[in-house]
Amino acid sequence: MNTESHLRMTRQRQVILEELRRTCSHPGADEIYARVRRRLPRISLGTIYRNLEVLSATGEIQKIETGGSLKRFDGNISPHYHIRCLRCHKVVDAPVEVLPDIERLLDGKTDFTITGHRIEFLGLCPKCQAKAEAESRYLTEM
Amino acid sequence: MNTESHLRMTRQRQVILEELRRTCSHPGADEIYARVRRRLPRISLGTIYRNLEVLSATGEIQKIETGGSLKRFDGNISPHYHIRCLRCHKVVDAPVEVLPDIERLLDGKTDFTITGHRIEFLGLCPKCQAKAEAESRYLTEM
DNA sequence: ATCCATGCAAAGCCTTTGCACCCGA
DNA sequence: TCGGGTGCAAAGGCTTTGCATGGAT
Repeated sequence: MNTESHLRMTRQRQVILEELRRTCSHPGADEIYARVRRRLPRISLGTIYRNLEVLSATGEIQKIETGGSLKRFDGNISPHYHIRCLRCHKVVDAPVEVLPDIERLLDGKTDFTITGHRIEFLGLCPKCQAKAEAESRYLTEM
Repeated sequence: MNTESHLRMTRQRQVILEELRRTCSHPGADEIYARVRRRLPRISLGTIYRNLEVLSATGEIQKIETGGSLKRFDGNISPHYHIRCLRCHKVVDAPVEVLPDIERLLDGKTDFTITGHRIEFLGLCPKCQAKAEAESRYLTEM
């Protein structure tokens, strides 16, 4: 994070990074904890949080500040958008090209210095969609 | 929220709604609490949270699930985007038209049922921009 | 040897919830 | 009246932090 950082690549940090790159499920700290613990049973949750912070500060992973209260992390640092299920809060990558020019829409219209943007599509994942339909059928029958 | 809801407009709910519509600062529950308390000193934080939930469920206000851990609320329910300061977490409305067609980019490309989207521009507000410049000057001088 | 990182546990922040009483429709 | 709403306080979920010890460079 600093100009001259003296970060160490500890085993814990290494494994967290590996596990994060090995999944595409955009896990929260708790899930990362569970995964990493299979390989490093003595690791602590605090270490998970501290490293997620460090790794996202150095740009090795991406912090997805999505809607829900849970912070999620992504081992894929290439710019991309997400789709979030409004019901189960699952997050998947959006199969859409990024829109680099979108930030120009703000040119001369704000006194903020714009450095980036995020797009999140909202909807229902297939499973939740099915559940929602079942429920509405149930309601109409009554 | 339900098909047949029997919601009451209590004084508390009324005042929360009014205060939310009177500001454009996208306040969190704590700030709303402070504002409302000036008019209803005996109101409880729990009531604030419960009503923010009810009001956003009925669509009378908007819950802004922005990056930070704090949930923010917006009395302006017309669709619009936001700009968030990465440093002080302030949120302002983005002076940009909404892009209704953007969701079509996903047509046939996902098995999610898309119902909406959010765009959040990220950057630095003028104040934080100034601070950041001062800091970088300080660092280069060394 | 240095000093960043870890494990553990306590504390913190924001939010939700149980319960008895209250009040709007 | 009566079922939703309120105040209060306790509990909850997730995250951060203090401290002594450990380990990467």
